[in-house]
Amino acid sequence: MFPIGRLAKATGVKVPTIRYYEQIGLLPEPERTAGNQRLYTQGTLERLAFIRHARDLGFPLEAIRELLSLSDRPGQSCAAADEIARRQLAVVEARMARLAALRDALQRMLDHCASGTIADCRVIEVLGDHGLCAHDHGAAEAGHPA
Amino acid sequence: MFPIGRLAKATGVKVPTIRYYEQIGLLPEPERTAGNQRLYTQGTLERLAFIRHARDLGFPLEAIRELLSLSDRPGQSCAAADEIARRQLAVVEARMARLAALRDALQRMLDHCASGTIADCRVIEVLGDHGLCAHDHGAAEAGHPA
DNA sequence: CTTGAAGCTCTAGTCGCTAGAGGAATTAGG
DNA sequence: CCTAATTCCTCTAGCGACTAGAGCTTCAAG
Repeated sequence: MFPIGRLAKATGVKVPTIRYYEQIGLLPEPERTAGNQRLYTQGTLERLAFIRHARDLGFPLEAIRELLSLSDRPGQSCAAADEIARRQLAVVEARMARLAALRDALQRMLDHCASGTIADCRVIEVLGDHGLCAHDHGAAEAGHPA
Repeated sequence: MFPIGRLAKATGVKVPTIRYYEQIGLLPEPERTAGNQRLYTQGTLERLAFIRHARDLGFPLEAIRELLSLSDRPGQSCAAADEIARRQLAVVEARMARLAALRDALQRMLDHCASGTIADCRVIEVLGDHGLCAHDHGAAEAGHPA
């Protein structure tokens, strides 16, 4: 039985994130000390490590919720878990393809940059002119910092 | 002079998004009709097309804001714009490397899936066991739907 | 002149956290 | 046993980049 800080250190998940996971029901409400502080067990540590690994692999929390509920019923078929992982793989591959296109477009912009004034700047030019870009009208692969 | 719907159709940017861009100062406040409806010019259309292209290339709005302010001063050096694009390229490449690692980990999980019961499921197993994963402790490349 | 599409403002929700305020509890050292 | 430092608590608000919906007004076509 250890407090939240030790759990955080052991799993590499930050303290507020652990509380957030509890709030959204990914982690069970733990026991408390007389002074209302959370006390965790080894079981919860393992559950959180599972979540952490899955997050590292890019699974959204909803998929992790599903995987956890599967792993709580160990006698059943593996097919559902397999399917979730397969879907995640597809997501990752799609995102990679999209990024490869972006990288190439950026590289082309930079390759041809005259390093002169803004008026001749390929970067600005490509972004401003409809005809010069690769013109992929899928969803933007943007946002979301490291 | 045309209304917001036509601007949306012409650029492929949704109507609420256009209003949002105005709200955060990426687009200027347009003229209005007597009945308070927005009226846009060709200039704004081009500005919005620029934003759209840059978003498609994954530039965050703050970088776009900077690029726009650069392109408003066409006599200056291209170096700053070049630098922004270079940074974006680095971001994209880092993200790709991260995704490649995820893809490989997912692929390995699936390759070895016994297709049996949950108890033997490689997917669950890998996520639960610290020792089995590739153990890259960078930030998660997660979230963010298409 | 009526109807239906398109416009308006405003608020709240999405995802997965992160940051901060303002306080209470625990723990290590003296 | 007491103090000081650290950790913990709850709560609210914010990030980026939108998206959705309520409830209303204005415009264009027939």
